Amino acid sequence: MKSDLAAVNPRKTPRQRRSAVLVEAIYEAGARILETEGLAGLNTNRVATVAGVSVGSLYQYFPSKEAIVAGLLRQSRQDLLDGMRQVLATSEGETFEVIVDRLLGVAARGQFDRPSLARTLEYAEGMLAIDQETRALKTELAEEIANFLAQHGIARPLIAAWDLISLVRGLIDAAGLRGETDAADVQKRARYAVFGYLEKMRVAG
Amino acid sequence: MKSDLAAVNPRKTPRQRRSAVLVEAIYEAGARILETEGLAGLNTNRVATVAGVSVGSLYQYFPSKEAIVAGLLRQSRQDLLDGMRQVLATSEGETFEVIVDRLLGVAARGQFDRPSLARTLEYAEGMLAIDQETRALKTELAEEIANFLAQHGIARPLIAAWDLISLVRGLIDAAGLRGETDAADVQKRARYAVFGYLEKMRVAG
DNA sequence: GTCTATAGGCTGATAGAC
DNA sequence: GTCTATCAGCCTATAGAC
Repeated sequence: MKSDLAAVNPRKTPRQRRSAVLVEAIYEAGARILETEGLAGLNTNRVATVAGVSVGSLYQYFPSKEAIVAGLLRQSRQDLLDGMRQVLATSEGETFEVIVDRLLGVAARGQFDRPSLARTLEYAEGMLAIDQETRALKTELAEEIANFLAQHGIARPLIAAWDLISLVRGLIDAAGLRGETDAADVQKRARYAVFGYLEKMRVAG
Repeated sequence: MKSDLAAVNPRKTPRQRRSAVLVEAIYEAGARILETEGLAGLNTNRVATVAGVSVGSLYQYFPSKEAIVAGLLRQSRQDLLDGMRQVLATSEGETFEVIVDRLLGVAARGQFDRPSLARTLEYAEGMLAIDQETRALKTELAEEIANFLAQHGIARPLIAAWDLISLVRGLIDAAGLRGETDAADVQKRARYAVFGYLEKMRVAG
């Protein structure tokens, strides 16, 4: 069962409005539980209760509890990827520094308001059977950034992309968990590390 | 039970050699399970089996499964703190750059050989009822580093210490999980980010 | 001190009523 | 489509034999 990858995806995409509301309620309930109690605290009964639906209804749209977590992870990754692509697509004529800063802003916004959720989802990937499609989003993101870095003369662009993603995530997430609220200040500090890294990576690998 | 803080510490510190071996076997079994299957895969029966002891014996030294995880977390934090303190205590006459690099080396060594374990332990802190003493080790580490940074003219030293710890952890951990094996190369890249951050923090906060 | 056996509780998932 | 009720399995922790 744990290796049955078909069982970790949402069962069906609801086209009825009522169903869409139900799925949305389940996702939000799942997110809140992950935020406050972590992966271990998430079980189908609790999700259903918090969402205000019954377990039976939940199982009509999610074949397993893993599917709820996988869906949340996919959403958050897709949002981040879309945001980054939009920045890169509308960066005609901007300087390298400005673009990097805008990318940083997208990453910071996605991570900083719900750091506990972001951290749990990230951790969940390693522990759950996540579908290939959701996993691929992570790679797509890195490649998108690597491509951008390569165009601006950064050595070993894919490695650099991975490094920057994980470094920024670590810094922002920790700040959020410590209770910092000034997103602009955190972003500024992340910028220090990012540009320091990039300057060195521009000359030598 | 979850809020019973007394239940997350090892039950007694064994002075008999046989007992010490048993406790050590349980810790190593727990570490291996956390590494391969994460927090959810760790249960007392499995730990006991892998350690080659019975559940009954396990419960003589650990009042709960959380106590095993908490013990592992404490060990890893204590090792890191000890390593850092030793570097700082033997850094007479060294340049700032050399000391930072040696600190980085200590952090890298502790994190890079078992990145999956390190990540799971870190995640576990937020989800488990960890005793105050173990939690305090994290603060002690940050303060130790902050004190060092302050002596060398870094602005907002405590914030900077937290940032550097989380940034380095994120970068090294991700590299390890991706399967990178060249620790020196990873450390070099971490150095780029760290010094870039510190240069900017030296002049303005 | 170490074991086996088991109790008691909780969870994932389903069946069947409405 | 949504619900309640329930079963079978797994887990923590303990009791009692040796």
